[in-house]
Amino acid sequence: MAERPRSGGPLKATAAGTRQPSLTDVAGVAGVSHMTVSRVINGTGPVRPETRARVLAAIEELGYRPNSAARALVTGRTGTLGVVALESNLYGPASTLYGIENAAREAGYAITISSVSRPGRSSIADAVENLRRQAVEGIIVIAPHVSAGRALEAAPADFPVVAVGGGETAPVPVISVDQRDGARRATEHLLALGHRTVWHIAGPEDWLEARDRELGWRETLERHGAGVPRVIRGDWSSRSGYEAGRSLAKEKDLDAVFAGNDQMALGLLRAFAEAGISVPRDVRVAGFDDVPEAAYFTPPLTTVRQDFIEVGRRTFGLLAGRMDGGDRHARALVVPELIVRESTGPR
Amino acid sequence: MAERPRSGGPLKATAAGTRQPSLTDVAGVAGVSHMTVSRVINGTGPVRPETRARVLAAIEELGYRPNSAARALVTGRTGTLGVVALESNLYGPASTLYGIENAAREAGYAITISSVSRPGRSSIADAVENLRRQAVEGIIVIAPHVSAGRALEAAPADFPVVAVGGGETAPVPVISVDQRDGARRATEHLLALGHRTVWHIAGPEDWLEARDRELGWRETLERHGAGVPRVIRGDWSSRSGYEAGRSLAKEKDLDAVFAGNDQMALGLLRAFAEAGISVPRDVRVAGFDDVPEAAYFTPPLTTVRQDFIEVGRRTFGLLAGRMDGGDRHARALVVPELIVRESTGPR
DNA sequence: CCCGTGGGTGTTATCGCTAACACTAACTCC
DNA sequence: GGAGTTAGTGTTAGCGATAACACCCACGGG
Repeated sequence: MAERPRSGGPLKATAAGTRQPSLTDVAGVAGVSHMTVSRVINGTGPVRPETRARVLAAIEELGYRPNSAARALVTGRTGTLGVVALESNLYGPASTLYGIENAAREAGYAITISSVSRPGRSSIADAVENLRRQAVEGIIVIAPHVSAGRALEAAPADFPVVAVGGGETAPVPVISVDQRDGARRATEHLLALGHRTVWHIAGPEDWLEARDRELGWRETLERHGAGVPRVIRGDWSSRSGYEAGRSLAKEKDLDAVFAGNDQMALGLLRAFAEAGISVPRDVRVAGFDDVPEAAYFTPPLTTVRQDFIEVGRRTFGLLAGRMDGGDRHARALVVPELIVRESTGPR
Repeated sequence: MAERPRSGGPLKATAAGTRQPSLTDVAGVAGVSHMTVSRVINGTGPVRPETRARVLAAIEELGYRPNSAARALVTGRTGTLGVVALESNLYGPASTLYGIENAAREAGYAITISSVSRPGRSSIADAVENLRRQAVEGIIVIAPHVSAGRALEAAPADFPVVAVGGGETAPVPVISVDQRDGARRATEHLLALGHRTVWHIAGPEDWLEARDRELGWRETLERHGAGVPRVIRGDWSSRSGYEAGRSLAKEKDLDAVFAGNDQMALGLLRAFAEAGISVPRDVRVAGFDDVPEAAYFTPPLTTVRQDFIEVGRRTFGLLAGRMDGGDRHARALVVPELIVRESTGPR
């Protein structure tokens, strides 16, 4: 048996009490220097095929796995990116996360997440600091809040941070879905059906997406010379949509409602059903997001589709560009698509 | 200005081109040795309050951040756990992930995720290997598939891996929700309403949860001497529930249906609505999961609630125990709860 | 008064890896 | 045939932290 050049003995003990093999251990078994092993592993520098084979066999035999900490220490690269995610099951953020993870993995990066239950300036700053202590090479902030934007305004210039869906005024690259345009599409669609105006259930005031959707809705009404009803505000949940629906059900001139997201639209549909209001016969309803269930609501929901996987992919791309020294003011916009279903169908 | 003892110069360059300060840099500024700085940071060993203050000031001044790679190299601990997650927006897995992340963060661990788009023996093994290369200290596999269980059978004994919701025969600690019991509750509830039998829309055959729910349903029917209708199989999606509903709508003796999850129940409700079947008047329907929207379906859905945040928390606990040398065969079971709503209400 | 003890601090070795360079042998080129 | 090249390999010096031990000093007890 090859002898270990090191003093050996169980130092870094795993549960089983044995030290993980190191480059030097592999080198000993293969009868080469540790540098040759390193070259085989990283494909740097030339190695004779027969030497390589011996090294690979030794690696296999010992079950060698490179020590990423040692590698990171010397190269200064950890191969890890951080994602600050909102701790919620909202369809959008969760999908975006997977899009990012996918793109990152393909590019050889791992993803560390740090979740934030209630977004705020300091909680996001904490999460970012938390990730930086993990020595991530770059950070993506998925926290589409106004407060997130404010937190990002203090983003360090010498560290790559990008934002998705928020922080439009912050000095970081931002990728977002064109919420205003999506809202415009939904609203115009409803107006085109002949309704005098369109009501809106907005999302929480501190969400940029909510603001932009509301803005797009309002602009469109104004451009078409339609009256702008008072805004009803929800919190994205079906429950809040339901409550909005109960209050809307009392309005007499109710023709069309554009809900800020699909969950609220669902609550709305529920409230209308209970109030004996038929959709689309009495009132037409549209949502936003196109969650996979939207096609099976009662009735199937007209909504605005956002391609979150694409958003995730492009977010990673933006971060990669920024890590390469790219512009801090890069912007990317994903255009949403209107999906028409029965909730705005013929009467 | 204090002089850097090191040769200095920009080595590990950030985007701005400056080297991150090291312990030695801080020591130079504070006029102490690097060891004293280390002691201040880690709270190991005694330090005079006045020295500590100088060190803290230097840390602040330089914006020093400990190098986690160097620390990991020498301590052998990375403070990171890996989670193998299914790349899906299914409500359960996503919620579980947040529960885990929360508990882990409180315990001082970071979470690295590796997602798997289509679970299978090798893809899970790949993800695990991927995480081990990241030097995580333990791994949680959220992949409630039969194949995941098989992948875990090869789990190394000397490395802490725990599974959530699957791999019951594997030599790893497992935490799961008692699916059979949940299915029993739903089925008994429907039977108690006086129906001769209950139909079932099962989830995909390779999901353990689907198997267990089906088993719980079947057992309950048999125990009550009810006939067992043929099983209709979906894929958890609303679309598949819809298709199941279309085929079920043709059955003449249809009284009650227990859907394998809430999404499929939604599709089912949709198909019944289209077929002119009224729920609960003509048919009663129950689901599984209690997604936040279930209360706003048309009609509101009776379903079985799983506390996924709790599952996440307990999963972390199980991993922590295992990393402490705990048993490989630990098991934990979370009991679900039946939530009764209108879909099984009075006629 | 000397020794032991513990507070407070510094020195040195080491973790496992890659970068940089050194070296040998064979081969090409004029 | 001497001077590059290039393939193939080894040696050495760090990366930035903690561990282990050494050291000095003040203080208390016998």
